[in-house]
Amino acid sequence: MVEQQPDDLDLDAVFTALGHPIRREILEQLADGPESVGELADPHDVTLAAVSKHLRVLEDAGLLDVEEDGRVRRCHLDAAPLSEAFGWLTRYRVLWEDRFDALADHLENEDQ
Amino acid sequence: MVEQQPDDLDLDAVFTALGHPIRREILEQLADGPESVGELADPHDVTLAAVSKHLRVLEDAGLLDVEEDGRVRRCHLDAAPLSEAFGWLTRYRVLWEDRFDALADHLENEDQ
DNA sequence: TTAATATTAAACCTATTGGTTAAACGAATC
DNA sequence: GATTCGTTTAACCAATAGGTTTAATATTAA
Repeated sequence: MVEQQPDDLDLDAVFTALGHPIRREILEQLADGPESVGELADPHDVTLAAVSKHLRVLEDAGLLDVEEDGRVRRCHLDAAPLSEAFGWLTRYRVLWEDRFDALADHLENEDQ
Repeated sequence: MVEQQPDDLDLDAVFTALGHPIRREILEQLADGPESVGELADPHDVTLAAVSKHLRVLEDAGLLDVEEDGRVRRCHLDAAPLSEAFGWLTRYRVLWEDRFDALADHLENEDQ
């Protein structure tokens, strides 16, 4: 029987959040430090409203902390939920390392 | 500027595939060895047709190899695309593992 | 040859996603 | 007090997702 994990909902939200390129790019932006909504939206070729929606998705996944600062909403990355996703993937790591040793090594070394 | 990765499409497909609990459960089933579509569908509380659609999503993400065996389609897990997802997450690992290390890492890479 | 089996495809439905534009709203500035 | 600024909300739209039921297909068994 297939087992249901207790934090399945988190994983749904986190993996789904990671499934859109703009949201991954936003996380990359935030890895360099907090940014306002406007700063986050700037490099993307969609409206501010669209980015605002993406931020909501990231917030619901627990990946985003928002610090209210007057009329500015300053967004901080909360990487903790990523560790759950990482943990899930880790259980499969041996499966691709066995068969694709070279690739796995490559990915590891690439990460300086 | 936010950079577009060359395998972004793969990452979209892989993370999106992982975003549904039934699809993650199917991958867990396959981690124990190949199974037919019917065997995969059995423990899930949706129709066979629904599972068939989930399998298509996994196949499109490159996570599934199908071996035709008469009228049976035997599904094998191909974990390789998971390593890409793992690789993406790995770049954020320091952010949840150790905030001081994260800061140091950031400062180091800032110069180049 | 007929019937059962394994699976997909088609048609359909509802809800969600990802985008838009325009309006709203609170905070800051003039 | 009026206006600008940063951001969200509302209303809308087309496309996709995730499910169903029923029909179709191909293979195996009777």
